[in-house]
Amino acid sequence: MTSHPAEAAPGPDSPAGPPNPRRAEILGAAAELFARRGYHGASIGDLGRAVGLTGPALYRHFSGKEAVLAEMLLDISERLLAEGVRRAAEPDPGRALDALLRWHIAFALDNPALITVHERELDNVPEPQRHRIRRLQRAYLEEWVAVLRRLSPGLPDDRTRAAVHACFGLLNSTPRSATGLGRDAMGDLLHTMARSAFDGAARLDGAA
Amino acid sequence: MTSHPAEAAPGPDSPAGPPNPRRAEILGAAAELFARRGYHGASIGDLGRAVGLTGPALYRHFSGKEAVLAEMLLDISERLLAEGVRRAAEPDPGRALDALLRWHIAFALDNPALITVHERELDNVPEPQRHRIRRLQRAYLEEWVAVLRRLSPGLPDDRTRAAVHACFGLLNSTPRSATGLGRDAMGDLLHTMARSAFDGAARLDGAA
DNA sequence: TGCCGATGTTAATCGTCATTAACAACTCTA
DNA sequence: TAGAGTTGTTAATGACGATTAACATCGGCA
Repeated sequence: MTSHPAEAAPGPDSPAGPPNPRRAEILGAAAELFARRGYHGASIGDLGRAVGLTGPALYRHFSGKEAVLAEMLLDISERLLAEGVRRAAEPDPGRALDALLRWHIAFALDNPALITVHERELDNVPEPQRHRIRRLQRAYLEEWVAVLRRLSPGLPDDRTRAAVHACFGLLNSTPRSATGLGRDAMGDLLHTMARSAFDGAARLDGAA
Repeated sequence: MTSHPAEAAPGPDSPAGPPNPRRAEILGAAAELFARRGYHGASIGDLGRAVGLTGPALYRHFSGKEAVLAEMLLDISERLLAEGVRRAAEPDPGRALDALLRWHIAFALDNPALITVHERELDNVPEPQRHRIRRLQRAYLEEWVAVLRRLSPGLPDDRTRAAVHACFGLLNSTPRSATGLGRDAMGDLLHTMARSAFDGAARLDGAA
């Protein structure tokens, strides 16, 4: 230790400062690799190679492999929640639900890798940040639950929550169905199916 | 080599002979671990420990880690397809679809770990068997597509296929929604949502 | 022009992992 | 009861992987 200011900070992980293009490039490549091969299935060397670098170069931009995943999931969760809050604010619950559906579907269609990682890899994020991400994910889900509560007041909360989980499963299936359906056709299909699924769930409640 | 019969066959992988309880036990534990931590996230030592053994003991029952996964996926795919074929044979397409839904939902609720691994880990199976498993998975999906074709003849095939994928996403979300909903309530909810989603997709076709 | 921070590279380091070797205990049976 | 097959165990073995060290390059800039 040669009496430096504070911590040497080999790889700044804070998303402050100007938007470093290298960081974004690495995050994008990492998303693809983590989605395709899983967090443990993609090595630091793989990540570096994917952006034309060697493995260790990555440590100039991130403090480690876990930090890459953490920042990725944090960013996704924040984006989903921020826009989710906006859409859920629509007064009419039916329109709010459609707005949420459009948002989530657009995100999933445009970022299949991100959605996949977001859905699968939370457990590999180290503990300080895992809770933060989990909160954001939960908050996003609660936006949906709140809208559905307004739309179908009779439905008990635990069922509503389960229905939202199931809906996410439906919408997030996009990355795994590489059909020849165009983006818009797929989006419409998912929207209709999800909306119908919710309507069906609400009807079930009344029937029971 | 000490002039043995043929191949030493350290770990017989063929599912012939009497049903070895140890093999089944290992497969069960491996399913849990692969589902929770991913194929690469679970080590041979973990698998052994989960059944009260050391890592290398596993090689008395399987030729390697990949063989465990391969047998697991093969077994799941065969079970899903066999019963799927049976249910899809029902003459009335509406009843056939409900029968398929009941089957898949029961399987997913009873074997959340298996469904998760089946959905995620095919890429880690070595090539001789991967194709076989992929064929079984495809055949299972085609059973659903065939039933839906009978039920909604107007729907174009690519849309039907995409709808089935989406439905699987919905049904397979079960392992990730650990709500307090009882097994039956959850099953009913998933059934209703999935059925409504299909009905909505069929309606969408006519509207366009 | 000569130092500095930023960004990379290659060569350790150190742990983990899958797999194999060598060796023990148990069962069955000839 | 000795030998063979079955199942386990504890030491190698050999890769690979994450991280760090030591060393270059290069663009400002005082």
